Amino acid sequence: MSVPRRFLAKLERHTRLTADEQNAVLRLDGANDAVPRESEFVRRGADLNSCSFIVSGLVARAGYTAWGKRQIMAFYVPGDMPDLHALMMPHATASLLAVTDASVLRIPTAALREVMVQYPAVAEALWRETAIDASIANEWVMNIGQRSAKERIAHLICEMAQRLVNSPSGKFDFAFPASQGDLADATGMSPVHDNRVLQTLRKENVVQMNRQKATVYDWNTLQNIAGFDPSYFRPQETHRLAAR
Amino acid sequence: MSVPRRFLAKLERHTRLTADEQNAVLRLDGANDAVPRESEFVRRGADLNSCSFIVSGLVARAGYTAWGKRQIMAFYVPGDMPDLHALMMPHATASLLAVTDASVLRIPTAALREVMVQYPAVAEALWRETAIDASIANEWVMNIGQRSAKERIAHLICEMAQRLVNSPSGKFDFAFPASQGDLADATGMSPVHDNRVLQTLRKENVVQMNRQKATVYDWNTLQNIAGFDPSYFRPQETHRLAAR
DNA sequence: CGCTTGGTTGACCATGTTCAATGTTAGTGG
DNA sequence: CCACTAACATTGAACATGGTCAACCAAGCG
Repeated sequence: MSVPRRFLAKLERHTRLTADEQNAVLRLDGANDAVPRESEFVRRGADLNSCSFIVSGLVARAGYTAWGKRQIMAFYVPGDMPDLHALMMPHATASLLAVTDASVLRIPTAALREVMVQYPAVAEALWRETAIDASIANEWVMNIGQRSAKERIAHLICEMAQRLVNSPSGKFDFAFPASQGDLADATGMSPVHDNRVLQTLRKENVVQMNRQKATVYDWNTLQNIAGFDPSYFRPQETHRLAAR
Repeated sequence: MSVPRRFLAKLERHTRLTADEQNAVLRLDGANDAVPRESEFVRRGADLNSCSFIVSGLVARAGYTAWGKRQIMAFYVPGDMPDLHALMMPHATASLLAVTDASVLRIPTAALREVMVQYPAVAEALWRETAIDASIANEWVMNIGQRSAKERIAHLICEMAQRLVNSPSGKFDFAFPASQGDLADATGMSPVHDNRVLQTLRKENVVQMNRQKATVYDWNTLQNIAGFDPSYFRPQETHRLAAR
């Protein structure tokens, strides 16, 4: 089984591909790495000659200040390619680390670039993926810069729910195996305060989290608390780049 | 004078282009808009059919929370194209606003896409520009999430210095006509506290700012305060996408 | 000269941090 | 099955950073 079928589905959410183009994507393959939790499989400063495809597990993009404080800048779930931008900037400016044990497919950049040259529409789809990623990063700047602790946590949960659940509404749950410490690093707050905010959200019967999953009890209220507007990672199909 | 010559220079910092490709870029043109200060010339939610090229003035990408709080997510200076990502996501997820009176060239996306189809290397260069932009956004997440007020301000000034000055060192100044309120919105803090931090940086003879420019008195100390590492927006040339 | 924009100040207050201790849970070897 | 351990969650108390409010100042410009 060629693994990136799930990735193709992701691309097709925003870019229609012909059968040839789809096959070219499906032929992509690479080395399958088992990554133990907490280990960094891409380090800031490394020169990458492959892009990672998440087969299973939860992965985070993280950076460290000069004083060693960690900031998580994005979470990635199975089906995501967290370092597609390496196609354009092979020198990694952030690290990728496994939040849980993870399985990662390393696809050589050379193979990706070959497909991009032959099928410009595939290049466009990949570029669009990186644009969505950038759009999410912008929303994180907003989140950390302008929202209160409670809003921040709620917003992060909303984002993950929107990405992982088909049409979230009412009560549902989804896999989000991050520790409270991880959440704290993602929202720019201390683990202690993070814990207290989660407690109030739990007591208000809005959402509950543990190391396995998040259980949303009231999607509407959660969105209202967060001031969540999902439009930022719903790209619209544009015109295809016509073949020459 | 076709305006984007400065943009070409920017592209060539990371991607070598043939004479034909350069000419194709230089032929790009569009309507020249005079944008008065404080006005939003791209609004979140708008559907864009052009990309903006900054001819003069200081421009910011900004977003607003559901409660109307503004976060500035990036600054753009003459020679930048702040909404290149519209090529892939024509639905704007953030606003662009003029911090000072500005002059903006609106290049139709259709014209850009034509050049991209004909010259894949140009497409690659543009993609690389958006990747650098994303990398800067990530650094802003780090900045706001993990650094103290003083570190944040220092870091922002370091970033702008690095982008605007050839080889910063010792004492120098550069145009950075943002108000203290703008800086506050960019660093996620209140104007009052921002003012106090600027005062201490001034009293320590590190850096001084007014509505026209920033004057760095001691680049080394400023970098040390910020924990600044410029590698994040220095892309390295990679292989060119070979012609088919 | 008066208006407007932006910078500065002080006093008080709120949000979130730090430190240090204690619970809780799941996994591991005996 | 139990003791032991490690990782994570929870708690309280003291504290710090930065926010809010409200007033005042300074410069530029018609």
